Amino acid sequence: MTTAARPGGRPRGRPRGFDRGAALARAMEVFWALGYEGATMGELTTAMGINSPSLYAAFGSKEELFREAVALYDATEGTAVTRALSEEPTARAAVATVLRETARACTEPGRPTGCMIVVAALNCSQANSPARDFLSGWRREGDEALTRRLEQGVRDGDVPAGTDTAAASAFLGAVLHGMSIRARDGATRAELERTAETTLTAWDVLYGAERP
Amino acid sequence: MTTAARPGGRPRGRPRGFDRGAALARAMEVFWALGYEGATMGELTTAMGINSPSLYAAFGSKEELFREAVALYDATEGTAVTRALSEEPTARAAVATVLRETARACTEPGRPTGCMIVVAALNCSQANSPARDFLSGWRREGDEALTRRLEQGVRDGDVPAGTDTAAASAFLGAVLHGMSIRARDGATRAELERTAETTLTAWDVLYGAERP
DNA sequence: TCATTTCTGTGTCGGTCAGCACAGAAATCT
DNA sequence: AGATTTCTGTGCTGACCGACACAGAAATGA
Repeated sequence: MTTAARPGGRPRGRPRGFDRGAALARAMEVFWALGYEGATMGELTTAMGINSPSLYAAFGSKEELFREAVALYDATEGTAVTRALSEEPTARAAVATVLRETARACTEPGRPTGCMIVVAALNCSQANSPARDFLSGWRREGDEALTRRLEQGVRDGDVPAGTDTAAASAFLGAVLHGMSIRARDGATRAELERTAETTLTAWDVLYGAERP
Repeated sequence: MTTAARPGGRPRGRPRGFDRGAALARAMEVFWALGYEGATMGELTTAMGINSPSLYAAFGSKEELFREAVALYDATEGTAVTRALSEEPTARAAVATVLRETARACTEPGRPTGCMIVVAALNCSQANSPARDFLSGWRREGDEALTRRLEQGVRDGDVPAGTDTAAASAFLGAVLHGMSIRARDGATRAELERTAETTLTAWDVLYGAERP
């Protein structure tokens, strides 16, 4: 983001010869498929259709590009999950949508398997630990958002009072994170959907099915 | 393993100046902590207390060393889980031990967090995909061992007839895999133990608590 | 004793990594 | 038009990667 679009006129010098957003989307897919370390600059520039200096001019560095790619992932692939937490009327409905949507998103045909925020930088050298910690932070924020939604359910009365929301969120988080690994290992969508439904059944008996 | 110990005598040439098993144990810890790609030859040789040519003479290559390290991990850190599947009297007891032992092993003080078989080679470049596929195979074998134990439970009558053992195993596997990621993210032993107990409670209501 | 075998330490190999220097190209501003 | 600004393509750089050549050291066998 070196040049800001000025109101009422194009930027000064030679215009960029590629679509920054489209290139970022390609970079996201490469990082998603290969991980932060596994994606080389050569693979990124090839997929993005640009040369290395253009990438550095537009995005700063490999790590900054990765951070933007993760944000784009959250804003596109992660919308259904994010919206479920804010829009579903009950905690149970939110959990159901999150589980089912995760099963779907982790096994979308023609796309990399597993959630990018889980699988893109789990193990890496110390030199790249910032990228790993960055994704770890996103996972923790997801946990906290889920916990907040469960606490809201307690306040709303659709989750039993006295429920250990942190423990419930940790349990659900473990299932959700595990689904990504299993998707990477080749689990089918049907298997992940069964796991989602199993977890939902467990939810009903652990934290009370909602009574319509 | 270039020289075989001959019966009734030492091997011919200059004896190895280091303990092969001890060096392998150090290598296992490095791979466990940093992952296959994240661990460099320099970090490995430093931890093992040997120079690069000695490593290659004794283990063949980085990848062969990794395979031996994973086997050692399974034979040491994984024994409690493996034994639970063969020795516990009921499927429920086996599942309980596997869950609790995983929570413990993933948060052992002074050791890398998470299960090595889950976290050591999830995302890597195509060049190192053999290592990733190798670990994926170990995970699938773990799944199958768990599924067989549940099927045994059905035959023994301590798991309800008609139980979808594959689905139950996939659900448990997702929890177990997810626990490793959460351990890597800094989850405490107490949190993982709570997740294990939550999962066990779910097991009881999903597949029937055993009646003593 | 001395040839043979095997391991160790130094040094280095080709390959690849992320990142950038530099000059030319393409736009706007005066 | 000419100056200025910004982007693009070629090609390179130092660092690091896994792996190994080579000679010397340390053991055994004859």
